Amino acid sequence: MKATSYTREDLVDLLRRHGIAPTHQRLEIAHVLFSRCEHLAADRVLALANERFAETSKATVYNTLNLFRDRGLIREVIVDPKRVFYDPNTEPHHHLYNVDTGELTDIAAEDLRISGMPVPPPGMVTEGVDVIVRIRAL
Amino acid sequence: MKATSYTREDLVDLLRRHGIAPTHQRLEIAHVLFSRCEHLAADRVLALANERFAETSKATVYNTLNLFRDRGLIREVIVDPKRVFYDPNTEPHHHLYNVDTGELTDIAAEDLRISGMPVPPPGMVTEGVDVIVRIRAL
DNA sequence: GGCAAAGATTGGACTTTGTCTAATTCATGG
DNA sequence: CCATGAATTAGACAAAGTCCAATCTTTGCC
Repeated sequence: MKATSYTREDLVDLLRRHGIAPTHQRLEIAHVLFSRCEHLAADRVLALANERFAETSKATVYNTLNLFRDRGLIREVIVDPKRVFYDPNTEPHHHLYNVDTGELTDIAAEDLRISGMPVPPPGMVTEGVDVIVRIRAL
Repeated sequence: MKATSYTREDLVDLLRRHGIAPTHQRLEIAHVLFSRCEHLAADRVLALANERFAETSKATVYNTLNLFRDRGLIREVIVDPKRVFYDPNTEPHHHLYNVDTGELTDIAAEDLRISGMPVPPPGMVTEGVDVIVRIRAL
C-alpha cells in the first residue's frame, strides 16, 4: 500500500492533480483518509476530521467523500447495508469482511485470481469487480 | 434455477422444513419471492405481497425477510447502499449489477472461477464469497 | 372441537445514514 | 483589494429499517 506520511503540500498537490480546489476542510479530510490505511465510514471521517479543531460539518464530509470518489481518489466499499466504507486504496484489490466485528481488511489483487469474467453487453463497460469474502466466528 | 411454480402446499412444506410456522403473511411473502426468480428489495416485496389483498404490514415484511434469511431460505445481496436485495436462489453464484438502472442479474457459479481464496484465521469460518461485477453505460 | 399458551402481526414512533437548500463565508485572479 | 464563483454550513428532510406494546393467530392438547 502507499506511503502513509503526507505533508500538507503533498495533499494540496494530490487534490490539485485531481482538479480539486484545496480547502481547509478537504485537506483535513484527505489527511484523515490518507494518513491511515483504514476503511472508514462517513461518521468516523467526520469525528476524526474534527478531532483537532471542529471546523468541518457533516454536509461537507459527505460532499467531499462523494467528490473524492467521483474524482477517483478513493473508492466506496459496499459490504454493510448500514454504512458505506471508503477505501483510500484505489488499486484493484479485494476485501475480507468480518461480519461479527465489522472489520474490513484488504486482499491483494494478486492473491485472488478470477477467471471467466463476463463480457459486458454492447454499449456497456465493466466499472469494477468487487470480491467480498465474509468470515465470522465459528 | 429452481422451478418457478409452487402450490400453497409446496410452500407450507418448504417453510415447515425450515422450522418456520406457515402463516398467511409468510406464505404470501414466500410466494412473492419464489414464484419469480428476481432480486427484490423489501419495498417491492411489500407492494407485491399486498397486490391481491392488503394484509401484510411493513414490519412483517422486514421480520419475515430476516427470518427467511436466517433460516437459509433466501440470501441478502448487498450491492446498493440504499437498499438490500433478496435473492431466492441460495446456491453459490455471483452477480452482475447495472449501476445505471439498478438491475441485478445472476452469474452462474461455474462461469466464474476464483482461485487463491484466503484461509480464514483460526476459530473463524468463511460464511460466503460475493462477487459483484458492476457495469454501466459507456 | 375448544382453549390456553406461545408465537406472529401490527401501526406508528423512532433511528440512522445520507441528501438538499438557501444563506453565508471563503478563495482567487485581475 | 475587491468582485465573483465556488465551498461550507445548519438544519430540515427523506428513505430504509428497527422497535414496542397491544392485539390477533396458530397450535398442541384434552
